[in-house]
Amino acid sequence: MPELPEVEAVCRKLRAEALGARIVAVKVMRPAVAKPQAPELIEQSVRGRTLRSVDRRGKNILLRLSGGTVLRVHLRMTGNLYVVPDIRFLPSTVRFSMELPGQRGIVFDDPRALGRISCHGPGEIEQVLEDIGPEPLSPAFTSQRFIEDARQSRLPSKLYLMDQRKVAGLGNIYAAEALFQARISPLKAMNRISPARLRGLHAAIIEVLTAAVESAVRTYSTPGEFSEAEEFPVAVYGREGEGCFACGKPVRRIAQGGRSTYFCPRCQRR
DNA sequence: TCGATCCTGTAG
DNA sequence: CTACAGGATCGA
Repeated sequence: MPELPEVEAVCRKLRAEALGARIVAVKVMRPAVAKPQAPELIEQSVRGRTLRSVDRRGKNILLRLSGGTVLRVHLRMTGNLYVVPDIRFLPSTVRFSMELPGQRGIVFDDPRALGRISCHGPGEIEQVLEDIGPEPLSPAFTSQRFIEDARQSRLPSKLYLMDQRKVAGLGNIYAAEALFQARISPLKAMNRISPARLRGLHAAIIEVLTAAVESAVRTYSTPGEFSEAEEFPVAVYGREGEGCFACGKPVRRIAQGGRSTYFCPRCQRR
């Protein structure tokens, strides 16, 4: 269940293990994950190519292949992308697989099958990603730009942070954590937050994500499933009813945009 | 802009 | 059984 830090960890591991490998066979077990593209299109454009590089844009994983083809993988809620030593034995939750030499394989494993893959020709991928906001861990993500953009929106801060067009890669956990660290209510409209607090939020986003990437990379470099929620020091997420680490008041859970938002009603006032 | 929807698993 | 899950898109 990945946000930017977990997706980043997946990318790094993939780079370490599969860069330069030739993809000798491709199989789409669940055609829905390729929608609206045909499984045959994916199989045809990926088979026989070499994995040249692995990039991340927000929560999108970009597998750049020889010949300029780009395979985009989005893990959504429960997806995972990893290398297996023997492609003959796969969990039933694998929706897409690419066989490498020596029986190894790269697999897209997704129990809920909400994740998506898509194939793009050279120069096509930019268009697909054009609506995604700035990378929060890149120099392009300046506090000036963040504050300027924030002024344009009346969205509640939590929904704003989760909007991939505004900032790339934040999800339900780290949006909540950044808001807690910046002491901003998740309900407060972005354009009504003071520049000083926005500067604090900008810094909090970078801090939280940087720490979470480290944690995710560490956790994910050992075999097994994701478990960053246990590793990363969560202040509010999933802690409904438990005491706030700063003031002791019970953390509250509310619904925003159909998702749960956790926050401290005292530390994060409107 | 909001709710329904896509899927499956797990916890209560 | 119901509620909920670290996401995003679509139609009303």
